[in-house]
Amino acid sequence: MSREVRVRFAPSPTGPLHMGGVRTALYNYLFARRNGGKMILRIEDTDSQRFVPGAEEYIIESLKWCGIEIDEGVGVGGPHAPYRQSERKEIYLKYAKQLVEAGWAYYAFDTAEELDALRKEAEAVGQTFAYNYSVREKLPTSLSLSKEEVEERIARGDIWVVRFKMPENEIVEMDDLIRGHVKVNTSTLDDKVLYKSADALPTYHLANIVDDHLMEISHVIRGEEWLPSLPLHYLLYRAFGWQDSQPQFAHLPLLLKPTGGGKLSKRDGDKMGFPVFPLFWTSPTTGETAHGYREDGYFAEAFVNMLALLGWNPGTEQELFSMQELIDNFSLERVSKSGARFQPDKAKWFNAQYMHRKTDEELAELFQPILRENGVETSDYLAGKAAGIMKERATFIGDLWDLTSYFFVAPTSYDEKQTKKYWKGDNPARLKELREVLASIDDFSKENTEAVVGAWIAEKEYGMGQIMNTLRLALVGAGKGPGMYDVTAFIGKDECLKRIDFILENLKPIE
RNA sequence: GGUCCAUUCGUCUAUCGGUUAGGACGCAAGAUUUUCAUUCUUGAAAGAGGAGUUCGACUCUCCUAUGGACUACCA
Repeated sequence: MSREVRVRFAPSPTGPLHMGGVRTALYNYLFARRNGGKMILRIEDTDSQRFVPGAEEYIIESLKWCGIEIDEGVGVGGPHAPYRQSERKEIYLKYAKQLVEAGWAYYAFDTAEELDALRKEAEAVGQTFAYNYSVREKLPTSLSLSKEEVEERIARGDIWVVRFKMPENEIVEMDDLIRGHVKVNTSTLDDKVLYKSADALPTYHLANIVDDHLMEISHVIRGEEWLPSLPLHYLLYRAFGWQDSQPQFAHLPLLLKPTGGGKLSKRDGDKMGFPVFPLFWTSPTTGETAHGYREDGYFAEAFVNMLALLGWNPGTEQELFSMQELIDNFSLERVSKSGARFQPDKAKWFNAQYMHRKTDEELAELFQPILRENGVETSDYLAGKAAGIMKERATFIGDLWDLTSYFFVAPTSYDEKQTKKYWKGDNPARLKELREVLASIDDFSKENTEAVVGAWIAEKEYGMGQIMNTLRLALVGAGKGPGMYDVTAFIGKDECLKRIDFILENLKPIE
């Protein structure tokens, strides 16, 4: 029997949530839902320096847009509240002290400046300074100073930190749900800061372990950048005596740049013209803005589908998944181990697939605001119908206006190429004939018009291409669009005749 | 530099010792077509290199190379 699955997404509110972060949240969510567990949102704001106003709201809104539901945490509350680490700050000192008393940690009084100097010194002779077993007893720490002096310094208000006392030359053996068995020698690790007196706040490592334990987290699913600190976290669980209830770990591969080396960054999006954030963002400090998938016209379902398959696959050839299908199929075993290059083209392809699957009703709702922007007032029925006819050619809702404008607005100018090709010779005269044919039709349905006009063309032995393209010029104004009878049926008899009359009167034939 | 992780078509990936190494994006060609598209068909395109283990390795082991992450009183 295993305990209840409880996972957490624990971002830091230092800016807009990156799409890699969204994927981490998504995998956590899918895992929780798949296993009937809980999804927790914890905000890790233990770095007062890097806090960015609005970032937390951005994170919550992003998850909401993606359909990632939070069961417990910031914004929804729960039995382990508060879920914002800055509001939990009193609880961490106790745990830091517990570690010192047990001999797993110690006080250190070095200043940031002193440490910088030591690093520079080491660098000068081609070495790397490591705060570990080799120096901790030589530096001003509770390991080198007398008990009285330590107490006096603390009482006096000296700045101190608590550091983990990393054991020397011990092999830590770890298991990762994605990577398998990993071993590390502790001598290669350093004494990480766990708690800072300067702001009375823990660092990530302490807060993370304490909160995961207190919140009864069963699985930690996070980015690969955390793998190097996994030994520390293992040791921390051991130091607290919590190893029996320690969560299982899964480290996700990173999202890489479309081209070149390194992980995906904001700059790549700016440079190559794709969003790296789910939502539009304006920096409250610099005023800088960043594109968002939502504002750029992507459907949340398409974005989520694309993200899910970037580093995970179900082992079948299915590519389109609803959230529920993702939940039904998800497993950590099928997450790949290597980083995945993000491909903007594939994101567009996913969006187009979702576009093609939208019903006329859904399209109408999305399209109406754009129609209104362009000064078109029409029924939902017609908006949806026009969009439905053309959706196969669209990737974004925003493409629809260009694709359908002639359904709503008569052309006033004519595409040059199409004019040169068809507005010459007999064509204007034939269009005049066609006008009379159309005028005689009562049932202007697509099928009937096609039958009548087709018969007329056959009888007169006119060229189909010449007639239809001339008509297209008159009705659409360009050499594009769906089948002509889609257009005639949509705009109706009166409008057809009006447009034909207009071109006959206003466009001079090419000699 | 050190530590850890990774490595199948250009990209995302399937394969869990025996396959003509499959699919998708993108690309190219062809077909369809009243235009532009769509759609359909087809094609080019891959196991980083070297040693092992084995009757047999893309698959297991080791080495090398390459890529990535980490190396803060940031997360």
